[in-house]
Parts: sequence; C-alpha cells; structure tokens
Amino acid sequence: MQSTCGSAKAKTGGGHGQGGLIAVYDDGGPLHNLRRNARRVRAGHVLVQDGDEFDKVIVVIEGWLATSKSFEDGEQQIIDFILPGDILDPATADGLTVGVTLEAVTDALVSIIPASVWQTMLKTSPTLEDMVGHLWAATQARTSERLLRLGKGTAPMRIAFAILELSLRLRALGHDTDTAFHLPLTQKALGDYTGLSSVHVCRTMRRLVRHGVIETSDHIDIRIVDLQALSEIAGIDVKRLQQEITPTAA
Amino acid sequence: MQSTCGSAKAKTGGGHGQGGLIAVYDDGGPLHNLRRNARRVRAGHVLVQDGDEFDKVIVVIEGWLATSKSFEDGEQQIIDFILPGDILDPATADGLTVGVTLEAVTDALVSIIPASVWQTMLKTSPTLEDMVGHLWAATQARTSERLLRLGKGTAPMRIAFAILELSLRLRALGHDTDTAFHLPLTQKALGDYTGLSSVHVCRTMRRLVRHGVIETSDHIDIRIVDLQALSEIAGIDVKRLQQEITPTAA
DNA sequence: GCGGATCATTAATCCAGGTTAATCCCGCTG
DNA sequence: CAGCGGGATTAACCTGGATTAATGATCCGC
Repeated sequence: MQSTCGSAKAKTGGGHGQGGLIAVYDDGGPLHNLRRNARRVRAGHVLVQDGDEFDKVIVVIEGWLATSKSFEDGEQQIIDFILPGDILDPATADGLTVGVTLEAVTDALVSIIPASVWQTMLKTSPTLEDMVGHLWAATQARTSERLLRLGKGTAPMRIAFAILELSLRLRALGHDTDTAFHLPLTQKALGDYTGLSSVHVCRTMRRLVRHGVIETSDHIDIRIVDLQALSEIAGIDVKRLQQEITPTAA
Repeated sequence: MQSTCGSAKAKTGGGHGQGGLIAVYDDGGPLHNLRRNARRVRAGHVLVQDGDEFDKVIVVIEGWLATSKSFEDGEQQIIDFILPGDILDPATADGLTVGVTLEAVTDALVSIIPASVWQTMLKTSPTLEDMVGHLWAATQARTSERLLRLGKGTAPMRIAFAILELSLRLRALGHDTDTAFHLPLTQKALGDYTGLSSVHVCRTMRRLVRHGVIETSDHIDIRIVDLQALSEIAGIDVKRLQQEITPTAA
C-alpha cells in the first residue's frame, strides 16, 4: 500500500490536458483501453442511488462526479468529489448495495467496470493495485482532514480548506495554473461539501475576498491571492497537504 | 473488493469472546500467529503521531484504539475508533508519513506489521485481501454516514447515531448483548467523536434518558430502551446500517 | 476520613451560523 | 426588448450549541 511510489508518476500527460493516473491508462498500462468502453454522462445525471444494488467500480476519465448522502428532509452532504483519474468503489460491507449517491457534477466521461472484471484486473496488474492503494491512502488523508474541519472547524476554515484541497487536486491533474482555477460548483454545492448553508458560504467567501485572500470572477472562478493567509485560515501547511493527498506526489 | 463474502464469516469465536475476523486469525488463517508477536499497550498510550514517519500496518486484537487529528489550539476530532479485528493502515499518499494520531483508548493488544511484510501477506493470501476489502468497504460506509451527520445533523442525531454505530460494531464482535453495552469513553471523547462539546453531549444524552430512549449507568454503560425511537433520531434503519458497516455480515 | 484528581451535571450567557426574504445580476428565450 | 429563472448577495432575525462556571459524584492514595 505504500512503497514503490514512483511507478505511478508517469506525468507524460499525453497532450490531452490530463497528467497523473489518467496518463498511465493511455500508456499501454492496465487501463489503456478505458476510453474505448467509457460512457458519457451529462451534468446532473445520477449514476447510482444510495441503497441501490450495484457491484461495479467506476473510473472517472473526464469531468467531476460527486458522492453524497442525504436525509429524508432533503438536506444533503457531499461526501467527496471524484475527479479524473479517481477510482470509486461505492460498495458497502455487504458487497451488494452502495452507501452513497453518485452524481455527475459536470458532463463527464466514465468507465464502469463490473466487480468481477475489476478483481481480475487487480490480480493481474501490480501496477494497478499500487495505484489503487495510493488513491485510497490519499482519500483517507483528505477525509480525515475534512472530518476534523466538519467536526471542529469554523466556516472560514472549512471554505479555505475546500479551496486549497480542490486546487491541489486540480493542479495534480495538470489543469489550471498554480493559483487560478475554476470550480464547477454553485455555492449551494460548496455548502453541501463543507456542511454550511449557501448563504454562509457566500458571506464567508465575500469576506475572504474583502480581506484580499482570494479573488473571484464569474461563478466561482477562484484565484488565490494570498496563499500564505489562505493556508493559515485553513489550518494547514500546503506542502504537507500536497504530499498527503496527491497520489502521484514523489 | 466485493463478491466472495462468505469466507470471512467464520464465526467460530474460539471461546475468547471475540467472533468475526479475529476468529479467522486463530483458525490457521493468514494471521494465525498474530497474537504471538502482538504488543500490549496501556490506555492513553500514543502509538503514532500525526505527521510521523511510519510505514507499518496495525491490527487490533483486543481493546479500543482511536485515530484523531487536532488543531494547534488543542481542539481534537476523533476520526475513527479502531476495534478488535480492525486493520489500520495510517499511511498517507506519500507512503511515508501518517495523517492521524493513533492512541489507545483502553489497554489494548495490537500487532504491528511492517509494510513490506504486510504486502507479502496480502499477496499470498486472497482470504486476507478479501477481509481487508470488506473492512475497507465497511469503513467507507461508516465514514460516509458520519460525514453526513457532522455536516448536517443535529446533536441528538449525532449522539444517537454514534451509540447505534458503536453498539452494532460491538455486537458484531460478540461482546455485549443486543441492547446493553459499555463504552469505554468519557463524554469529552464522545464529543470529540461527534463534533460536540462535552457539555452538550451530556445535555443531549440526559434528554435521551429522560425521554426513555436509553438508560445509562456508571460511566457510560448504555442500555438501549427504545431502539425504534433511537434509530429514528439517528435517522437510520438499523438493519440496513448493520449490513453496510458489518464486515462479516452475510 | 481527608484532600485531590477526574468526570458528570446543570444553569447562565453568548455567538456562529442558519433561516427567511428581498434584491440584484446575468443569461436565456419568445 | 421584456419577461423569466437560477444563482449570488445582503440584511434582519433567530437558535442550537459553545463557553464558562459552579456543584456534585466517584475514585483515589494517604
């Protein structure tokens, strides 16, 4: 699950704007024919509902997905965003049903692999197993940070963290520049991710802008102006977070 | 990661009061000699600190551990409780450092396995791989539920859920009876787990008692009086939660 | 039995963030 | 161009849970 990191790096990023793990798929690696049997889904499309029977693994090739859970009253929590290169096995312990709803945030391209096939792929490719291990470790680390902030963090901290976390993940994909990036999210969605109301997300982000920590333009294009300040608010060390949550970090 | 569930069941529970996965270890399975090289730790002992270099996997044989993260100001969030039979790989994506602090909640018996050895064990034992897959799926499911409640749930809901979650996990180990069980936790710790202050944990639990939903005796011995009501407050269906978070559920 | 821990309980007060609702902005379509 | 709809923004108000602090229980070692 650890060791032998390097192999997954392969930041060749074959010119299609995606480095990281996706590149591996196109390098004749274990997932090289993913694109062939991939499926295109539109933004808003729900791939699986919490509680459904479903025993497939999903690999995201392009676009954003999100896993979420909600109460009967409609209150929703986004569990995680699934970005290009991520692999999601939504199964619960019973191996039959899933514990989250999976929805496309943007138009996306995904590959849906039956569990049995996936098993075989894993068993025949140590590289793939390694990749999965790293992704899993990264997810763990991110989730822990998020649990800490959902449990004990203030609103500014949650927002700042979400911005930094997503910016790091996007950067690792080779999208966007270091400081400017686009979040395909409404403030409501950002609230569902951070456990805040959309109104308070707005308030808090406006405050960050006013304090010159970030800039925003046209529907959540974000530019980080003062990285130092932002990471202090988020309560993290950027370098360290990057190492902990970037599966391909050296 | 799913399929072939049954093999892990093995609820023989060799008479030492622990069913589930631990039983497998004693059945000549891949982990049968765990106890031999196990290490005993006292309650309160910190095994690893967030940020440490550490590339070992930890298997809990007896007792409770907890993973946690905290801010500089001392505010602490318990990420998860690690119970007998659980396997913890605390590594982050960099494969070198860990992202959580691991502490013994009670006196405990743990086996600490170097990453390389663990790799080998996994590769040579499909049964073990399967177990790990189920544990991981169970953890995922539990974490999702907890994220939902930390983000959007009220205090009663968080407490009720924590009680039910832990009671189910304990029951799966063959400890305790269906409705009565002991939590080796202070209210402070329960607060760190649910993202509440100890004072509010107290208030909320007292209210549950007053409403006849639970009973408590002597330092968090809990008896569930009205399971129906408790699960409604928690916002779950007990049967379903059990399937989703119990690695050995059929 | 006595001082000193640690933890639970309760009450009083405060505030971060939720809720509601009005307004604005912008892209869309007829 | 007007009208519309979805989101962002802002202000006014309210509340769930934090904080502080005082009081009890237990359990200790002496």
